[in-house]
Amino acid sequence: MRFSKQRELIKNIVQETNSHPTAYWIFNKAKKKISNISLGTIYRNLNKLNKDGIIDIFYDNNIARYDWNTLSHDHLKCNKCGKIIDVKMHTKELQKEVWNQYKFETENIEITISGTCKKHMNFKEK
Amino acid sequence: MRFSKQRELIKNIVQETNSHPTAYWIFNKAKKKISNISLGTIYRNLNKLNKDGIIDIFYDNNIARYDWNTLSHDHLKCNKCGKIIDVKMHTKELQKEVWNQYKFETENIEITISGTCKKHMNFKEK
DNA sequence: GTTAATAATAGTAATCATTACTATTTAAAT
DNA sequence: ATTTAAATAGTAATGATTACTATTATTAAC
Repeated sequence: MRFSKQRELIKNIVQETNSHPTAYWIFNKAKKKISNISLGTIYRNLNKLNKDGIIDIFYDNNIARYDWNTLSHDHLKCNKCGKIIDVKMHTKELQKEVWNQYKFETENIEITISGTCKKHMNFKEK
Repeated sequence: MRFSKQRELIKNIVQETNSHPTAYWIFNKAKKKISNISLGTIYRNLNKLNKDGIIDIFYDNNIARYDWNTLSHDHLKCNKCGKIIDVKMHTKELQKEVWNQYKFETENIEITISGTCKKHMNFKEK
């Protein structure tokens, strides 16, 4: 893969945030450095970086989010504030169970837990 | 909610398949009974049925799939054939763990496991 | 059973996320 | 420096979904 300053920038933007950004967020961030960068370039490079195992893609409902963390992990999503938090809830055990019960060969496991984060909980009692 | 034969048909189509259909699949199935039914009607009613807790929505990458099974469950998705199989891999324990570790109040848990189903595995040795 | 009110529909246009296309630019090998 | 092909910007196209609007159909009241 040939060097390009656009790809380098996009990689850095993804790697410097924990916010699980969308392509559009990355696009706006990138425009501050390369004002005429195009959205197609963002998508093309995000897909390329993903195929090379440099970043992760996952889907939050119907929209793609990008993640510097390429190790298998899980997500807590707060329905109040939309924040997505990285957690590690599953172990190798789960993969074994899936094999034993269903003879299914696991490639990827992702647990998505939606609910309310502690910041946005409504405490009924004082 | 007022009766409509379109909604009734859509509900029945979802409830009579295990294929986790997309809106478009349901649309084509529905056209066989009501030839001029419109795609907007499909979406409007799928969303309505979901809000009333009659059917489930989940996202397979960036596309919505509909499920008669409204009990919390998980999915195995074969990357070879695309088939999605309902499984139950998580227990109430996971919810407790999430609370204990992160003080996060769970509303919904979904585990998505992608890989290869036994039908489409390539056995290296005979 | 007729009437009135309004929810639901068909058909179409609009939106949003993403991909495809194309002429031009640019990295890098010779 | 020249050449070659990968990458880009800009734009058009696509696919999934939602919004809009005039018409139709369900249901409640008479």
